[in-house]
Amino acid sequence: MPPTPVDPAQSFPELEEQVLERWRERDVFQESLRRRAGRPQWVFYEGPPTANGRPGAHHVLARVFKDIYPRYKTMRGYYVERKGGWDCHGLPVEIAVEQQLGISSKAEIEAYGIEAFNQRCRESVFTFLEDWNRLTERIGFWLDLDHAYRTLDPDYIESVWWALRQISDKGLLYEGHKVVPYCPRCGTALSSHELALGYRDVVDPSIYVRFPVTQDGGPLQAGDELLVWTTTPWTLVSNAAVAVDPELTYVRAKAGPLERPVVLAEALVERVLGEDADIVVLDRFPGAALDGVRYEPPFGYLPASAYGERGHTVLLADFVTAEDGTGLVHTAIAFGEDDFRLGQRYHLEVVNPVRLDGTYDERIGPYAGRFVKDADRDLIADLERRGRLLRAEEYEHSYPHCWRCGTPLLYYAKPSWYIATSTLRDRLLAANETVAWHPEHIKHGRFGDWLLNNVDWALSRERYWGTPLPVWRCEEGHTHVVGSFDELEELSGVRLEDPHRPYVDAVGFPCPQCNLRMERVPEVIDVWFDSGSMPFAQEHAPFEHEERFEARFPADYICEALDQTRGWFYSLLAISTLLFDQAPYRNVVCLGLILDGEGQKMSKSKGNIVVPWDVIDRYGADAFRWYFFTAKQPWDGYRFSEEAIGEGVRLFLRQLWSTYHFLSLYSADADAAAGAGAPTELDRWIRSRLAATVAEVTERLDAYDATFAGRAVAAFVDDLSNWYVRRSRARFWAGEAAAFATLRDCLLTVSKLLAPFTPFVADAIYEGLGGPEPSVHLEDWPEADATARDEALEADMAVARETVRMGLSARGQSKVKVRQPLREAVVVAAGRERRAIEAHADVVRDELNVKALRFVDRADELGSYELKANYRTLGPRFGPQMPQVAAAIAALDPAHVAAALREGRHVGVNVDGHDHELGPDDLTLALQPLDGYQLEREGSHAVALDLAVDEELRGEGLAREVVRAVQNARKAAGLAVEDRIALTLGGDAELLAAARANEAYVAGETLAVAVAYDGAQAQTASIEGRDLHIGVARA
RNA sequence: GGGCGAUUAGCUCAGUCGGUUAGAGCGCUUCUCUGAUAAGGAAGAGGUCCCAGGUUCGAGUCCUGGAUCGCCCA
Repeated sequence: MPPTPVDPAQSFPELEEQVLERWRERDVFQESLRRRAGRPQWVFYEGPPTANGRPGAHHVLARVFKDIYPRYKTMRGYYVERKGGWDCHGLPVEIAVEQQLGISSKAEIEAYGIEAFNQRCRESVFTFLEDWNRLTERIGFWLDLDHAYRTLDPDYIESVWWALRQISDKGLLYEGHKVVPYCPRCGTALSSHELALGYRDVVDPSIYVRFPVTQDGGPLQAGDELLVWTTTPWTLVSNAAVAVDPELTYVRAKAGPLERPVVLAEALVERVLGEDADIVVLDRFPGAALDGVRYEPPFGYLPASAYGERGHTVLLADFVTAEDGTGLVHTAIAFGEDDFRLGQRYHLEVVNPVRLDGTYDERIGPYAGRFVKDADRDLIADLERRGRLLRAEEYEHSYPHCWRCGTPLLYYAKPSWYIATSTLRDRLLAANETVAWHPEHIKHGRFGDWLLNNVDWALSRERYWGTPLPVWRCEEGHTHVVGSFDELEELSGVRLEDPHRPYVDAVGFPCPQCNLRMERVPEVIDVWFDSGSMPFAQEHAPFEHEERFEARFPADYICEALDQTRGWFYSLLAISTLLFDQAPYRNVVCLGLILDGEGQKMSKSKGNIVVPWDVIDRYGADAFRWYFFTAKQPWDGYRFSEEAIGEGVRLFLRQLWSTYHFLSLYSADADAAAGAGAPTELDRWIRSRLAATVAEVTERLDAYDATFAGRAVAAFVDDLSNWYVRRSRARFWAGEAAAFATLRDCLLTVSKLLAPFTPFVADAIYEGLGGPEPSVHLEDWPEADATARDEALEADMAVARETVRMGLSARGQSKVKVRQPLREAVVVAAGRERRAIEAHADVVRDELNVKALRFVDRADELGSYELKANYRTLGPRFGPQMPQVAAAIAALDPAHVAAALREGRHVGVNVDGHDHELGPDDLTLALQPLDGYQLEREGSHAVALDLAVDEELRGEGLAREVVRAVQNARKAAGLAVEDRIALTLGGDAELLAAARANEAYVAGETLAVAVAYDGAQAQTASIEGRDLHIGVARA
């Protein structure tokens, strides 16, 4: 071992910088790949982030989990490529550029020029690339950033086109007219998974409007009023009809303050009209009776004829409920999915008086040009003025907003391109069955549920910066989907250098069917289709590297935050199922959210964002990583706390480092004294614990459970530090080779176990211990040494430690400090327990500072037994008879039973006239201490202390006080631990007498080569109120 | 309104197949140990296991309903 001095107060952030430097010098990441070349692959897919924002704490979380399993699998012998990736397209990028340019509409973008705009998008995508790269390296995420795939590259886009062509060839790409969530600010429709990203709680108006009936008919008379509820007053201007449930019971009723009879669902009368409104029900009838009733619309801007025959009439529908509202539902064909379907059924015309920018068009008179959501208040006032309003309230509900710009979405009937994923629902579900989700409940819960309710993928976006939709169309309406750049060149004679808009827009060709010129449709595609195509697009498959793609599909492992259920997890699965009919990943780890210390969501506006660099600079990347890995199961989310990170450093990393420092402190002596000493029980014990730990960590990591794997390492390090080293110190002072070898082996193995978790400190320790490879990350994962495992020994040690714990507790109760030796400890234990304690008697004696252990089998002299039933064994046997059994056991004589069990006999009890035999496992014997003894018990096992202190013991106790005082003096004098001294003592006569009587002990403990008693005055310590003068001089 | 998850000590979290006295760490108080450690050990204080029913000889654990929080959907 090289005698590298280990700084016990090492700064971890500084250490990590040194390790990073060494990794660079030795090219460790690449070397770790080279060494596994040709081995079986274990495939990781990087879900591409967008580098146009700074990385935050949640990115660190994702990145360290993306790192740990690839590192582990590499050590297990797999070849684990880690190709980086960047998501480059989409609205977020466009919005950032719009902000730079100070513009905010599509018209302004087009005025600015699509070419120039897209050029700026291209530049903006990688604004924070350096930040991302720096952070990625600094937190030890090994990722190939030099060969990262980028969704804006022509090769990538060509693969995406290929995928769309495949989907089109299967007849699954279509243009449809549907009501879609639409962002009027961004001017584009959103897919359902984008929709999922933007729900917010908002307060909207909730109004009850009166629609006067215009003709007598059925149960109603002209002048009766239909009561209609809506939370979107802005859609009332294009009210087309009113929907009712044909089965539901409605009433025509008169309520106190209202002049006219009103119509609404019977179940909602009191809720709508008020409980004390003096209601008189004039008539009851099913909703079907209202079919065809004509009414006067709330606003007259659009005539009934605009909608066709059934305009402004009551229609029968299947989506009306009596849960809220009035049971009569306002229907505006263009602004709701249910409305749209109903309109189709009754052949109503789609009338949409709202422009694409979300303002009313000229048909809506005074409101023309106003943003619809802003008109709510005035429309309500207008209704009120005209006596059409029954009541206006506010209503809090969650409503979808644009996930990037925050504008409330409008539901809008629009033409859009779709992929018919819903026809593949069974295949999606089947693919999902093959995936191991972590946590497991995602599979049939959140994600499975989502697949079950799958709707067609709204693919097109009426935007600029994205993969162009490769669909060309002629005037006859024929369409052609282009699947490669070669094909486009063949058709058009144009070879595109950059396939983005606007260049691609200029390319046309004759229609293969009718020879008319085909032009590309204007849309680009959903960015989620880009990232979901990465399994093949990152390789430019199938145009190139097809065999590489096939060898790397599907992925063994992906990891992203939970919100990707509707994002990347879905788009990957959907595209893979569409193209290859199989899942693109085998194991998924879903990460939860990071909240701040108060449980609040982190947001820029609250100013509670955690800046990763602050944590790294203060505690280090390993500390950050360790926190994420071990604080809790990652999918449960985190309440981020700097204190918790600090605690991890103090209690784990520092403890580990200190153990390593301890080894280095004495290793120089070890070389000199090599060969001395055979392995002890303690050596065998810690090696057994090590083997158990290796097995457990391996098992947990195989199960993608980093949390319990890490905690198992921590438990081992605690045993190593607080029991093995603590109990073995004297052997290290003596330079016993077996002790050094054991500790070194343990730390070396720990460094390997920790390599995936805390790659920096693991490598520093490995290097410091003289590990054979240039880095721990080039090592093989340790094998659990089955021959080292000795479970009996581990159990025995646990009993011995328990005995120590009880003895110390008895000490604490008796107020006799441990420094004062006592004559004996009486240990009550029999059988296995007794043998275990006897085997480790020296340890127990030493820890308790007693001269001897005396064993007694029976506790009669120390206390009486208490006998209890063991429900765990007896419960299943006796079931409902348990109360009687427990009573019968309570009636037994405990001393008798104790004696019988000691002799291995069974005990008989009679329950309900039947005799039963009870064995030792069925009964628990506990000791009940008698007065006057200091006794601690645990089950049948107890420790009592003989508290008598005679002259000799008293002298030894004082000698030990003297030693402690001298040690303090040594430290104060700045001596090194191995320095020999000349010791001079003076002061209180009794202290000096005690020291003299135990001089060999005092000298040995303090490394004094000579002891003099001539009253030196160098330092003075106080022991039990007496002065001790101490002089230490290096000998 | 529906789905999924969570709720255990002041804080952060364990708690296996249902077993009768629910644990750990941190923090606090007192004591103690110390040739590595900002460490270790002992004691004390600190609990309505979210609530209410139910199943069972027995429920933190299983079932039903509800509350609160988070996420997702409508």
